[in-house]
Amino acid sequence: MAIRPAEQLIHKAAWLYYAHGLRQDQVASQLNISRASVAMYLRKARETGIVNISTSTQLFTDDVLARKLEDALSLDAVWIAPENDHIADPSTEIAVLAASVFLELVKKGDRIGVAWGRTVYMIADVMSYADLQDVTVVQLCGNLGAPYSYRPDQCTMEIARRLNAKGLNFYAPLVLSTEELARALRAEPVIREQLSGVGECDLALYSVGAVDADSHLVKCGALTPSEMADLRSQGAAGVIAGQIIDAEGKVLDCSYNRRVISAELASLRAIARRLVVVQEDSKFEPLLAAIAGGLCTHLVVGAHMAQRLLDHAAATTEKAS
Amino acid sequence: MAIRPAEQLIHKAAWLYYAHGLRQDQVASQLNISRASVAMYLRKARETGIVNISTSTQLFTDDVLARKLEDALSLDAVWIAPENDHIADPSTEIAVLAASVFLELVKKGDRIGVAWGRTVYMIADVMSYADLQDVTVVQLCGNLGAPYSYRPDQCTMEIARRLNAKGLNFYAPLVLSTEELARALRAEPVIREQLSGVGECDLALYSVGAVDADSHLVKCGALTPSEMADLRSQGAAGVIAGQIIDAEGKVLDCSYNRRVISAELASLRAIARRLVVVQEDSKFEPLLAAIAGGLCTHLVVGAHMAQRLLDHAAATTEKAS
DNA sequence: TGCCCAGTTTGACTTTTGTCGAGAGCCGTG
DNA sequence: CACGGCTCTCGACAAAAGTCAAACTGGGCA
Repeated sequence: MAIRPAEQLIHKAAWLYYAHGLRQDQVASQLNISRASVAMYLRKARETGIVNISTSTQLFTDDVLARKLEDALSLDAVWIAPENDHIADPSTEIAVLAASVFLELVKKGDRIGVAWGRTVYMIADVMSYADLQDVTVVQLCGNLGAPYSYRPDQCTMEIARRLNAKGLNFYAPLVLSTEELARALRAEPVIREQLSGVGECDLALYSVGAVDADSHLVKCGALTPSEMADLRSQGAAGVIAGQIIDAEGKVLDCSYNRRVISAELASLRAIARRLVVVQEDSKFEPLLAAIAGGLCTHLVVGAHMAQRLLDHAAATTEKAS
Repeated sequence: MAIRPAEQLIHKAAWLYYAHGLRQDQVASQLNISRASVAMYLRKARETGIVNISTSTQLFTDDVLARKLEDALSLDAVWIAPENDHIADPSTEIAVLAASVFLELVKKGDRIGVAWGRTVYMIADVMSYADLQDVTVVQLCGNLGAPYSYRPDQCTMEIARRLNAKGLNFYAPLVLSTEELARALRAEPVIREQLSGVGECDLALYSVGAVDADSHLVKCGALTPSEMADLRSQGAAGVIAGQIIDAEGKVLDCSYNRRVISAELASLRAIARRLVVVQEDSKFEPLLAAIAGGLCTHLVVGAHMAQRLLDHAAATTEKAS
């Protein structure tokens, strides 16, 4: 298969069409191929990230509400997806926005940490292709053997594929049965290296999980519903990168957390840009916990959630004064 | 004039069309306007940089020749515009390529130094619009009062306009009649501040001028043809940001240079990324001088010039060994 | 108030682009 | 060497996007 010349042709066609502004038939005659082929090449060029079409996400930060939230929660940037209008599906809208924001935040040479969850996978799924060079996508937490399509390694790989980047997977279970085994595994050079490399990331992408029976941790069998309920009564407020955090965003002191293989929260906080995306309104408390714990610098949420966050912040400062 | 809502609409239309992949008629019915308006909004969105369409310039660096040149001249990156094919106009091709490369090198928050010349203006002219935030474009050298459209301030302003960036102009003449006056003007706070700010740039864009009667310096009246010939016999090899350099890329010790108001070469060398673009084959010696003087880290040239550079480099190392 | 201007918006028309099935070239294989 | 299976390519048609003159809007001004 002549893959090289094809790639070359795609590139040339894309260059003539997009950079020089020629019409498809002009490109076709330049390259001595049919116009139909040109159309096909251009589609491939878009699909492989040889050409990049991106729209500014300014609109969603320009919102007054977004500005207020940035101030109130001292975040670096907030994007708010509208929900009021006759938008077909607000959670898709959030994912599409998050994907654009993510691509805007990525720079060449970056090292990107990616966690796991339905939200992250949805973002990967709608993310457009790009041709970043020297980008590495690293997996932030161990795997779950569940048959879900949004396993940690899949999220990492899919995003790496879209960006044409190197994916650094990490094949350890997310949760082990004993604390001892987890300790031993964490001490393994392969694992330790990966985990300590997390702090060197330039950008992180994750969502936050709820502490209830619907949580992935329960669905994937890492915890039983009753264990989850127990954790909740012990102060669990949310899940970040597979770890349970309390309302202050600190790792909850519990057996489960000690059995988890994942990036430490301190490492996450060492990452300059931490993009948190939340789709479900029900994740209000978990998100508050993540923000309290300084695990979020950039936030993408729906309008409704944004309003709740702002109301909460206002109420808190009022009480304090 | 309702400029805000219009901008908002353009943004929304662009978002629905490019990010969500809706068709124009679907966008039109979502926004309750006619499809024709949508088409118009989308054009505006492209023109103002709300949407960005960029094609990877990989193809032009992937060339073996480009790699060899990078090694031979120890440059960070080289792009070579093909000239062999039935390309309409090689110099336009170089300008289009340079504009793409330039946009690829710019990052948010950058401070960009721009010099002046026909080449730089041509690049500005074909550059697509972008919506970079926090970018500042600064003028690297004083002005010439000539009626050319590619005056230093025009080059700066045009590029700033295209990027939606802040343009920092600098209203001093490029050349003064006495050395004394030049010294005095350079000591002026406004000027001194600007000149010392050059070293803080992250990216510079310039071409290199030839030392002959066709030079802009002659055409704009800064030097007479005979003065130019004199300088040439004194060792002048090229012109960078309005200053005459010798074959080693050092400022030539001459009255003219002492009368010029421009960024010092040392400041230029302090800029991390220095993009030099050369269109004319006749500028071989000036370009060699600029490279020798370390004034170039990123280079865009035509295929013919690239070959000459490589041949020259090979001959030089051969002689040396 | 009424008029005019500059900038929008629209419907109708033209041009450009996307797509699909048919056909052509190109292997490895039986 | 003929045979599927494969991808790539093309022509023709359908769909989508671009364009333009005419109608419309709303604000400034006599």
